[in-house]
Amino acid sequence: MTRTTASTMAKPTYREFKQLNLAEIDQEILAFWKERNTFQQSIDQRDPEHSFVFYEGPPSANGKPGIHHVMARTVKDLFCRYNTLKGYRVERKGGWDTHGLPVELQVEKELGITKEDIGKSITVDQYNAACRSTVLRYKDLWDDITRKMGYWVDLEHPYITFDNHYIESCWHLLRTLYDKRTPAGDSFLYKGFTIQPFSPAAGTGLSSHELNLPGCYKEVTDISAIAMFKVRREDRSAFLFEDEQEDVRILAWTTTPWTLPSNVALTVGPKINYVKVRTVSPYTGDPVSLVLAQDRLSAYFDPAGEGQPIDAYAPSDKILPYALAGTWTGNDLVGLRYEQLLPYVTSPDLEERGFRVIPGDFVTTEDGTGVVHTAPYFGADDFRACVANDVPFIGIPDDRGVIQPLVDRQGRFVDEMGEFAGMYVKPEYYPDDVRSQKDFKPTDLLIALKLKDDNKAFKIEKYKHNYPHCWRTDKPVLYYPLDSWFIRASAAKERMAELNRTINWKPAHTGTGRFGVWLQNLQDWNLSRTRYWGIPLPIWRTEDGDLEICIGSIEQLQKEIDMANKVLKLDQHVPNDLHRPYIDEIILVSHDGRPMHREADLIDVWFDSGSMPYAQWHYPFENEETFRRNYPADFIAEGVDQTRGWFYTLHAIATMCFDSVAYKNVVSNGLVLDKEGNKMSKSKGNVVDPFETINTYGADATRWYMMANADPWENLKFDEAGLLEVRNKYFGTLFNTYNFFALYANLDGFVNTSDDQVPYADRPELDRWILSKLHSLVRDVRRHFDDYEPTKALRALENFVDRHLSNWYVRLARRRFWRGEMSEDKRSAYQTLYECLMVVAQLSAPAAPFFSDWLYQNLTRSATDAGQPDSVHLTDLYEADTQRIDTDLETRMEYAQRICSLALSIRKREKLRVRLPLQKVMLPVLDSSFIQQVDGVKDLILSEINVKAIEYVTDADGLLVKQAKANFKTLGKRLGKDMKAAADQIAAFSNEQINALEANGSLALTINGVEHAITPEDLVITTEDLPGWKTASEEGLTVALDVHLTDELLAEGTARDLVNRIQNQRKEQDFDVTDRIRIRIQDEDHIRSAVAAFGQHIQEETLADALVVEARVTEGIQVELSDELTAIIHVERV
RNA sequence: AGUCUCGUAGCUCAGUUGGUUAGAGCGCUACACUGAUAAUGUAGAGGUCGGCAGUUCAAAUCUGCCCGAGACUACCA
Repeated sequence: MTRTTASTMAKPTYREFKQLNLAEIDQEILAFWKERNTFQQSIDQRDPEHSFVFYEGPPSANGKPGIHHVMARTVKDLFCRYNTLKGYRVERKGGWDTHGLPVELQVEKELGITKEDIGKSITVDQYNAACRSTVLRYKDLWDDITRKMGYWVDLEHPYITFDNHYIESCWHLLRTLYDKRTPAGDSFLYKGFTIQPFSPAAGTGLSSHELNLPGCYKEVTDISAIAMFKVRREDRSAFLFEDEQEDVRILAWTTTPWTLPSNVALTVGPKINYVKVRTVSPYTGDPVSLVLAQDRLSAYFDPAGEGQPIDAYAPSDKILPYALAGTWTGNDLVGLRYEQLLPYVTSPDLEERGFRVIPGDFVTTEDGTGVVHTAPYFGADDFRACVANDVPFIGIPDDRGVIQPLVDRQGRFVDEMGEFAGMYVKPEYYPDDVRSQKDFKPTDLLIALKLKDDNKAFKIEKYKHNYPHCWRTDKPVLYYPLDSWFIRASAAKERMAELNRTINWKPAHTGTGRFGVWLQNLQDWNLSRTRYWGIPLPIWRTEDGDLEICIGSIEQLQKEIDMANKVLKLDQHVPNDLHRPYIDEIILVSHDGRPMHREADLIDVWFDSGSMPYAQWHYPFENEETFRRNYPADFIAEGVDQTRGWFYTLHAIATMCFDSVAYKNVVSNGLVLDKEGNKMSKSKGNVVDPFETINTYGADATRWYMMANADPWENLKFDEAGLLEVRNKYFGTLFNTYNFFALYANLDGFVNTSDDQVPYADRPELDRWILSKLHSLVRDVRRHFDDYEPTKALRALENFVDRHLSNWYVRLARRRFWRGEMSEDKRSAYQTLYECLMVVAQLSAPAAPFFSDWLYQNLTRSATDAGQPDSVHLTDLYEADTQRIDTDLETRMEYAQRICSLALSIRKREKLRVRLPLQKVMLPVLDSSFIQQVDGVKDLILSEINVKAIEYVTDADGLLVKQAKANFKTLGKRLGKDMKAAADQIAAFSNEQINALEANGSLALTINGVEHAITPEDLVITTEDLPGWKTASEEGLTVALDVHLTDELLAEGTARDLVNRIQNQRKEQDFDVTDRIRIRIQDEDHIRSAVAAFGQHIQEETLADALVVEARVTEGIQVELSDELTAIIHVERV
């Protein structure tokens, strides 16, 4: 045997490795990418007009990156790399989100200040400077994780939301909205007020985010009151009254009695049934008729009281006497007017249009009375209901005639509130020393007591419920009307829903469900934030608010400043920094010559990030062409928590400003939890450090695990054991397969080139099979990636590498690599395995960019066809060659695998080791194509299970015992109820009946007197075990082994055992794979017969120049050949 | 509180338009195999498919209610 060995070659073509070290591979490939500028190349080599557009949702760099960022960014990177391979130009501009509350909070914490200090102990200027310096604090850490995890994104030229250019683009969008009109002529950017959470103690409004901070909702005990609202007697209400004296009142419940003086309406559910009961007022005993929801009656009236005489009641009695006196729907009650409950403040307008019953969908009968006391300034639902029903607000008009609430911004009743004037509406707002006084009574209680005294209370009691508190002052929040600037998103909601239906959501239910429902109930977007560090609202107004201007560009600002300078005799310039406080100092002028000041608000940071498609390019002031090519996005991805965040703001701005979607495909990934399924949090100490994980297991194992373990939109229970499994199972197997290839390719001097490929048709069955599987894999993986189904794609790859490539192809083809000299068969094996490795490297590249590139480079670097790219990420994705997908062949091989598996299980059961050859295997045949199929893979089966021959057993042999089972799928539809009886009959079919059915193609079955025609398709036929044989079967396939042993078979078995033990010796003694040896074996009967018959074979297999059997081999080693047999062997190098 | 998602072996997950023995990997036990060896094969143990009811000849799969987990939205008076 002549063979070029590694030692005689100058340099092996393919690198070989001792063991897999993914972290080391990361380093090697990172250095390579850096040196060759591979990322940039992968973009530059593609045509700008053939682009796949990706938007990076900007992270905030004032916090450290966590493992969940690795998750989100793996999804992003994967599809960007995949589409790059497909030939698209995928530009990936990075970005930083720099504004917002978390930044302010962190600064305040570090400086030890609160909002109250701003403008006092610290200037806005200093405060904002502190914010600016902190927002990119962890940029280095972020850059580092980005690089280490292999996330390709352009961090050299990121967009930054605090940048003047970025702000200018946002201003342009705001101006666009300001100019845009609804059909009714309303602007899309307007000032209005809504009911918002407000903390009087802190003097500031709170965002919903602040309200969702942990611990904000606390269980508190408040005083609740059911008030009795006296119905006015007039034509409209006549139906409620039975006689002149009747006192009819509507019951309404509240947990905030302090809002009762502000009551202007009672809201009922239009479809809810209401009853009138004649009863008494519990506190006074006066007769009264009460209206409440029928469903709530039993909550307040004990049935024992029904029909009891009313005049017998005394105020201390437990049971109220009552009598039902009519039922109406809410609709019937709508329009009824009632007397104001606590008439401190009123107006002619209110008397005219207020104090009446209105309808509302939000009313339920779960608690209360089914009637909602409605105070528009102190409840969002109340406010909407009043606006919708044209009920005026109650309050005191200010200088400009705007009606102000009866509670001021400190949380106190206004002066007009009589004996309540100046009282805080919540006890917590009083100083502690006041509250701790003995006779202190909360305002709620005082109001309740007044109602009681006035005979306006039905019931007063304590009530426990959850109520939001200000996270800063720990005092209860008030819902309070606040001025705000709004984007009229509700006017575009139909169009948003329409465009949303064209977006491909992953998973789909996020788009149709969570996002779709959200769009249906869309409210206007509250843009205002009363803060310091953010994009200033570019609107200037005169003091009375009559005239205003919205600035849409620096150029326009310059012009307006010039004009103001001229008219107002000022010397102002466009500030170098568009943030507060500089922008606040700018005074513009109205066309009638009055000064205009900037509205003090900043805009919601979500507007910043939703503007990124435009602002990242400073559109429309620059880069118009770049913008056009990069809009809208083909693909974005973020966590599912962004559904109402970034996903929404992108969509809203695109719809309103451009009548377009902002993205066509969107993947929302789930949360990363710890392995128990708990949320990761610093306080629990279960946070996974992404740097540590990547250093230990490598970036690829981390990425692969996250994508393959479960769909990315499911929550991931992050478990390190899973990383280890991925490392061993996928990368380990692939590594072994490559190393195997490299070892023998180097020995044989094999180099893969495109010009001497063995023609496909000439390749052996096994090669054509794995190639068929490979091209099926290409097709499947492409389809899954195209569908944004990374998990399915990766699992297909895992299945291929593990089951097909490693455990079948390489195992069966192994001998072809190490036996003999280079031949066409051998070359075919090398080329086939090479192709598999190359394609797998490429298909894995989007998910595992490091290992894949390493594998690709090992396969190509020193032995490459000219012009081959130097990185897998610069290649063009393979197309599935459908010519090579041979489903017949795949079926054949599946037969082979299953037959082998069954045969091996018989060997195991019968304790017949695989090295012991057997005479034959028998296969019962049920259809003719079976023989043809199995014959195609006959040799593989025989060698794999070490059997000499296959014998097919057909009907004609008279050995087959068939068993029929009903095919429920075909029969069930036709037979319905008779199915069970039919199944029983079919199961009892004899061989003859089955054969008759097969011969005639039909059979009549009588069930319950009805005849049904049965065809062969209606049966599933299997064979029972062959009598007298050792058999195994599963799912219609039966295998029988001839276990009869001859001397020759035994000798051959022993010979094989000897080969194996000798090979083990070679290995233990560290012989080179090509070393020649000399063997001596101690004489025994079984040894002698084995060597006599198979000595030649043993020598060939073990590269032995000599094989001698001696009476005594003293220096030999004793080895066990089987349970009974041993041998003493000595092996030495020649 | 509402909306949505999820609940299948000890763990992580598959399970097609409903079809009769509910699968895989990991882990565990036993035995093999190995010139790829931190692998691999075979066999075994391990399931009231969250619970209850319904539709159907037939339900892990469809419907309703309930329980549990999570996310989002929430002052429902």
